[in-house]
Amino acid sequence: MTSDALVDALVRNTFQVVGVLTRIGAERDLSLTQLRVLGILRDRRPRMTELAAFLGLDKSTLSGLIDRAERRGLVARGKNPQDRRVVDVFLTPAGLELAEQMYGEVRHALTPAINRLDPQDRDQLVQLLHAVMHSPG
Amino acid sequence: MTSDALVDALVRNTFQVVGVLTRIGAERDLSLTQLRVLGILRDRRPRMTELAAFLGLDKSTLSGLIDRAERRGLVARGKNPQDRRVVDVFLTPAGLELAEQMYGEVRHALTPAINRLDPQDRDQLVQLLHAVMHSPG
DNA sequence: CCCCGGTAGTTCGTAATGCAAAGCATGGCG
DNA sequence: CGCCATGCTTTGCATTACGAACTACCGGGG
Repeated sequence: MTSDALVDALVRNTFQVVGVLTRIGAERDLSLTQLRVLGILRDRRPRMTELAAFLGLDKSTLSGLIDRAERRGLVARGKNPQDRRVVDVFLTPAGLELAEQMYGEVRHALTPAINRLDPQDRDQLVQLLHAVMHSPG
Repeated sequence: MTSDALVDALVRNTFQVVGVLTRIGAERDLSLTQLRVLGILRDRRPRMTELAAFLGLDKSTLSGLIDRAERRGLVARGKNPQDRRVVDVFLTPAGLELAEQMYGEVRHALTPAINRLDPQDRDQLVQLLHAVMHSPG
């Protein structure tokens, strides 16, 4: 069955990339989740609940996560004047710099793999991944 | 830059699939790592150290992981007659059944995504993923 | 205006994950 | 036999994650 081979390939690819991300995070003492938080916050300023939903985590998990990142000066909590219950989260300058830096490393780590494809195959792969991914179920 | 788009797509794809796997594992009280262990052991009988290396985890982490899986009757430890220091790990029948069952669910969960591609695009995607993945660095 | 249910986050208790360092048993070499 | 290397386990610690209980705030109805 073709779709079995595709499922296998997707799962293998997933753990491969997870390995790269985990390693790069670990070099900065960041878990996969923390790294993902930084990645998400690069271009967003969500409230706690939104971020939790995005990550698929419980609100209570996020409190601790943001606590630790805040203690390290990577993110900050902001009060929302419209509704004083909500807490907005955003990157500090240090957090933004770290995020960009790690993104560069991810890019660097994946470059040898990517270079195995010629440019038109890269475009093709981007297209196929977009087709497969968007709104999964 | 095309490769930026590809890096983004690979990372997004990764977290998407991780989400699916995590959810399916959680329904059976299995972490992503435990699920991965079951997946790996479907067609292998490695020693502890091999499995740890495969997962990118410390040996000591694996002891606990296998302890818990063994307590639940999913895996077993076997003695290696050639070298009595070595511990081989393998699935019990229950573990194998669970692994196959979850693989089916993963397949099922990814089917709507996969069906968004026509068969020739699926083959193409499998080929591209294989090209990108194999021996990454 | 005040009460009241609902929403946003935090706190607390617990289990699992992961690492590093130390320990135990076995293997293999001189 | 002595000794070091290897394979795994144990122990101590921080992080991750969940659920339940708690606090603070919002908005509507009486």
